[in-house]
Amino acid sequence: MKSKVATYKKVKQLFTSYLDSKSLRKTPERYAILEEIYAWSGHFDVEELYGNMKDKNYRVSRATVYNTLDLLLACDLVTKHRFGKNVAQYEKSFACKQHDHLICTNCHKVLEFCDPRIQNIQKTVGNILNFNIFHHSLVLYGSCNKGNCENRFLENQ
Amino acid sequence: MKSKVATYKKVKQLFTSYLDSKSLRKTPERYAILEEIYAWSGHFDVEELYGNMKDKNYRVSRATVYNTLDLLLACDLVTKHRFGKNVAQYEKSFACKQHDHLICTNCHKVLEFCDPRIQNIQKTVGNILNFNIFHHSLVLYGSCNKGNCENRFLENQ
DNA sequence: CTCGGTGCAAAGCTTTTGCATCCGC
DNA sequence: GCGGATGCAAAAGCTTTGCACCGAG
Repeated sequence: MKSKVATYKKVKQLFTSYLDSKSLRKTPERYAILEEIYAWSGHFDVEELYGNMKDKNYRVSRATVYNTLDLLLACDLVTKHRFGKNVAQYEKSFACKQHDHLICTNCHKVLEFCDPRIQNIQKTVGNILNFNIFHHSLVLYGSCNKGNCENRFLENQ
Repeated sequence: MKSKVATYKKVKQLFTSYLDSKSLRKTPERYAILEEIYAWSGHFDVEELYGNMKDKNYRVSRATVYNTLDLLLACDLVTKHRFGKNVAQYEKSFACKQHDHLICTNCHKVLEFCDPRIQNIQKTVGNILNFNIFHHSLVLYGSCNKGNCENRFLENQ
């Protein structure tokens, strides 16, 4: 298994290539945000990321966070989710197994799962409707059994 | 095929049962909003619905629209989507074939499709993770081929 | 040196809330 | 008549924008 450091190094390279290819500047803020995101496990929203960097006395603005997230989305190093709530949730996406989400509508717990059959659906639908499909988002909604669901779990476990 | 009038009659009954079961009041505003939604084809957002009712000189407030949409979501007469954008999109869901969405990331066209295999995935994942799964949302992202994609299509066709 | 990027604060938009009024039950 | 529901407007949240300054190329 890759170490966190090795992963970050690779991710940084990918980001650099992307910035080069678009003639965008390689600013320290952009790399700091990337590093912060890859040190994070699970989902986060902009406010969490921003707050976390502020706590470390890193001088960034929300505007830059949003700007950088857009860049990272464009080069597929980050994924954006709009689950039920009004805040967008983000997640690093390099070296993470492609997965989908299962949400408990009672306690809002978020679980992840993989099912290779989704790829087949993607392929079929793309062929029939004449689309090149790049990615997908599947969210299942239900309730977890066995009662402990009454308790509030961390949302982004 | 069911007529629009027959469908609305049935939907109204369902809504009435729901309101009764929860001891909620059967106000004219609630039925007016329900009727407006079932007269709509395709997706809509709150502003469109609200604007449409205002145009007809129907006296409703945004607050009531949001409140009623929550009720309709709770009794599964309406579905809510959070595609890419920051506005929530809604859609009537009774007497509509269960379907999922395919979005062109270039022109933002939204297509609908059905694939029964999703039910199998839902069942498997529910079993493995011990969840009762009620519903799902699958969105595929890609680009439509053959160029006409350059043009802007209506988003909620 | 240039001009893209940043920080900050203000503005924009969607959604929620507080409160007086209204009306379904 | 009581208490839930409504309309209105103000507030709250998330995200975007304007502008002066900074610093990567």
